[in-house]
Amino acid sequence: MLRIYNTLTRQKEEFQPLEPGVVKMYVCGPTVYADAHVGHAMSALVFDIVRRYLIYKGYDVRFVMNFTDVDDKIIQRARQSGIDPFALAEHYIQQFQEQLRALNVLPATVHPRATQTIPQIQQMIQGLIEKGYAYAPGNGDVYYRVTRKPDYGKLSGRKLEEMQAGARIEVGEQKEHPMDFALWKAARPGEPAWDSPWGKGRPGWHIECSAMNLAYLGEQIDIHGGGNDLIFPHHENEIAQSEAYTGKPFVRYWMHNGMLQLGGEKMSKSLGNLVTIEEFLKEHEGDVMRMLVLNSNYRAPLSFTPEAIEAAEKGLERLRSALRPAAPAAAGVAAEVAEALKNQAEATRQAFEQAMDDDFNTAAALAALFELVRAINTARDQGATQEQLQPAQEMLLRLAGVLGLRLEKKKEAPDVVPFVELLIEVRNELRKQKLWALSDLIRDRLKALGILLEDTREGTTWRWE
RNA sequence: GGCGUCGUGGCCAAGUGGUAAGGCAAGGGUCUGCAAAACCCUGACCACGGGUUCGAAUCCCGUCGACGCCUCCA
Repeated sequence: MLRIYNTLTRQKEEFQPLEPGVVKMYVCGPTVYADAHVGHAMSALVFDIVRRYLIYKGYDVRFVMNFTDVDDKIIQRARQSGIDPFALAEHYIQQFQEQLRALNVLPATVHPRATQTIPQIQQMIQGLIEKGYAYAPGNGDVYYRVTRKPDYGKLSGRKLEEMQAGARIEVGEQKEHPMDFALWKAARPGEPAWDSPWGKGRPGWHIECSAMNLAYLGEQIDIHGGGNDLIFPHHENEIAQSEAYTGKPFVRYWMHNGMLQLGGEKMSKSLGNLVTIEEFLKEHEGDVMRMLVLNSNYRAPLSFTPEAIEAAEKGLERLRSALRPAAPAAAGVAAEVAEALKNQAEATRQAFEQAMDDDFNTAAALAALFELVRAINTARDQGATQEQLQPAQEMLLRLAGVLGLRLEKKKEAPDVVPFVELLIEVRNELRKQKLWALSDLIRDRLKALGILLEDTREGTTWRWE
């Protein structure tokens, strides 16, 4: 039984989708006006892992992740660099999607964009006005009326009376209440704009997510995810809009990931303490970032430090060590030993599921995998044959795959394999004759080419670095 | 100021009433021509102070500290 921590109720709840066997899931994507940073990667990875586990559990997962491709910052940025705002957004969307692929994040079922959802957004705004939840004061803006719904603030645990101190009204706004927020923004000259019943303008940030949910998943969804910095006001406002419009509970399980911490602070565009995904991937493979995420609780802050990255990299290599083949001359182990390894693989599967069922406890799931790694390596050391190792290795590969780890490195230059094996054969002849200098030369030169030789009692093995 | 999360070995980090998973690093050992890898062994009484309990890292109160949100933000 899967249990998920629900931000709305602040407790773990049994997961029960609206429709048996189907999960409707929406995750807030980035506003595309700059290079995405590793914090965005963390969020994408967290919900990719959630999604993969739900698939593993047998659910048909409809996964929607939006791109906010029109807003103040995009317009501002485009103006500064003299680029068309749509071209700017398109550039960063392409870049982000490429990076998600590098991180082995499954592509969303749909990647909607605000600019492609304008009719639905307008329809929703119109509906909210008709129901009295929104108003157009006549300056071209349309605002949501927060005082109309008594449960406004239920997600973030706030009350309107307590929030007013921080609220602000900008010049030109005509709000009834300081906390009212824009559903539609009147266009200023030169800005991207769409015709609407309220004049030329563009959608506010919050309404696009409500409209996309409605358009692509329906009135009610199972899981809504995002960073915990979106709880207020973004998700609070989404709930207000959607529930006011449909009259139904919007989301069953609200999931929020913790913030990635750099130097003790949240990594964010506004603070400027950034490591972009591009920079990270230049130094490390995508699975390293994933290991970093897996090793900690998704709801807690993630320490992004050189030491943690190093540990993630080594841990990944350790997982891979279990997939190395049996020694060339392995004699095999007793049937009971092989059987015990098989049982261990099964026990690992159970421990893995138990951990993941408990609100996606990936750190505990990883621990289970490491136990299996040790068992496999021990069996290999004892002389297990490839056939004897196989079942446990397959289990490891399968469960790691559920976490989105790719363990198996791509086969580099398969053409060279016979030549490497030839060199090993020759080198072993040299070793028999105790010609150590020549043997070591071959090993060193191969290492320089990225090929590691390891001499064991049962023969010499090799692998790519 | 308000709301919320958190403080576990050198680092990352599970556990949330019955005497502390896992990874990284470190030290020792096995194997080995050497190297590498793998394997084995070694380490914390859980921020601090009270309280509840037969028993608490785990529940309650307080103190200190960190972080997030309250304005755009994954």
